[in-house]
Amino acid sequence: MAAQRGQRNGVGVTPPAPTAAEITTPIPRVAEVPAARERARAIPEAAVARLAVYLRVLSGIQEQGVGTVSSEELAVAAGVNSAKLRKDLSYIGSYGTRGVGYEVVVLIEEIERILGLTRKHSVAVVGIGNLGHALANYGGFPGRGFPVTCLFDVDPDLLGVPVGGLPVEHIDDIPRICAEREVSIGVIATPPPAAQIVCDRLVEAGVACILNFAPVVLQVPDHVEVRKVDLAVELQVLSFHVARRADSALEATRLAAAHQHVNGVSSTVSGNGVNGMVVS
Amino acid sequence: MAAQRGQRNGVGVTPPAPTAAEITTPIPRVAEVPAARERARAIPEAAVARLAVYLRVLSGIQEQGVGTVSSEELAVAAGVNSAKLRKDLSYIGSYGTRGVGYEVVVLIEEIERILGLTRKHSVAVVGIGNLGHALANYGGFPGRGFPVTCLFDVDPDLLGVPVGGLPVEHIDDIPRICAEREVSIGVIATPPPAAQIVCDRLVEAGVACILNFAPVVLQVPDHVEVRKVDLAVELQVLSFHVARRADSALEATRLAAAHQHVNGVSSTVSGNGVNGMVVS
DNA sequence: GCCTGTGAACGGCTTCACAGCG
DNA sequence: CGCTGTGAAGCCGTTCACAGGC
Repeated sequence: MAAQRGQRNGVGVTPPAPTAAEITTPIPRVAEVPAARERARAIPEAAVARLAVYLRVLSGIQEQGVGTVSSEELAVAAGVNSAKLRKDLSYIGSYGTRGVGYEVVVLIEEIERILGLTRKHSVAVVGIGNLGHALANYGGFPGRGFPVTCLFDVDPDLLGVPVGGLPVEHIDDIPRICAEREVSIGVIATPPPAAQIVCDRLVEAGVACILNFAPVVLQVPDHVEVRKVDLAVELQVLSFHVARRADSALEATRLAAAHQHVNGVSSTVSGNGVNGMVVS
Repeated sequence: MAAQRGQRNGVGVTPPAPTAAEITTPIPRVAEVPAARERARAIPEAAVARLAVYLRVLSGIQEQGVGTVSSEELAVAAGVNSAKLRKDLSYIGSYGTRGVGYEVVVLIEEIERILGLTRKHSVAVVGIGNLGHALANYGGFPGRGFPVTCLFDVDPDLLGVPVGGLPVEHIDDIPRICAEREVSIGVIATPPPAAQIVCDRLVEAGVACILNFAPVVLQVPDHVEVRKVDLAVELQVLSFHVARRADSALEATRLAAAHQHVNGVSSTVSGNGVNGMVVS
């Protein structure tokens, strides 16, 4: 999840007064901030993430030589329903043709524009361990547009060694090098203890967007955007579902026993015979 | 019930998976399903992910020898506000003491129980490229409880070669081996084209939870839970924020010019100075 | 007095359903 | 007639604020 700071996306120019949840002070509930001053630009974060997915799907479609898609087709390919997809697209404008669909090329262009993919975003990877290596070797990162321009670590054995074509530099040089190369996105792949320190240096260097792979909750100033990828959390959420599944399997058995019959639900061993449907 | 793939923002967005059966079938929109039959067990997915974070923070606190924490303390350390934290904890029961706080040990136990961390979850990693290597070498995965028990790939040069202590097996053996070793979580780290195929085999083997690193929207039956980690999407969302920031910077300039003055809001990028007292 | 636990208010994302246009 | 675009309704998670126990 991410975006720790609740703050809605609004990169509000002014530091949103309320801020500081401070310490549960009762606070007299200040008047009402009219807000909504936002220049219409209010795309929900969830929609932004999906736009990136649509973009990828569209690229695939384009490569197949298809020129037009309907919201339904695109939606299925992207794994969402068409209403949501249309709503998402409506946030960026009206580029479809009623009765026909969307021109693939046009959509791709517009989404890229909104996502800011027309500029290059220089990326710095910090922490060249297993994961860092993997990231550095992606070379150019997903679909280009995100060139990795510097690598950092502290391990003396790594310093100067080229990984994926780039030499590893010392994290003490983060401020200087990142500023020089105008890094706009910092990727943290260090061990937990180093993450906050590295983060601080990146921020110091003017990096305002951070992708954090370290299992740590980073503290950053308001203007910095952090997204995190937390393997442990992902696994634990899945674990939760496994447990849940086991529970409902029991319950299902109980129910089945109670109802006595139930049609042909074969209860093959491995089978999680369930086979849902159910829908609540 | 079918856990619905909520769409959690950040990382783990779970794709809706349109199941074959589905596909545009008009479906008569049956009356109203009373739903809510659920055995009270209705923890929002977002809360589950946060519980995993609390758990990690609690471990850290425990190691420091602290025995009790207040919701405020825990909340700050976890980067959320205390109200949300208390609400989250309330989903799993009432284990706090009014006027005092929570006993660290108790909370850890309860969260682990809810997340199903009391059992071991055998993990299979498919696709032993850069990322797969990194994953395999995590050895035991985050905080143990998630032992990696098999590795798969198709590359002849890799087959049989031990990575992180385990031999790489051919993906054709996924069904057999995964069933044998009772794999409950499959991790897909293959190139995009192979992802769906691999996914199908995992499902065939009875794996009901999948963590997908491939930039592809997987189609799975309803009973399978998929979480995805999509690097490209993460970067593009950050890119969006960079662009946004640039826009509002312009606007800010404009506004500043208009308003002529504006107090001390230093606009220096590096400026930070802050020192994040935690995310509001 | 302090902190937890929680009903209720709130806000934002999703879904619906239909008007509008090719 | 088909499909887009969108106001409105619905739903769900977050935030509030306070009752309740220590």
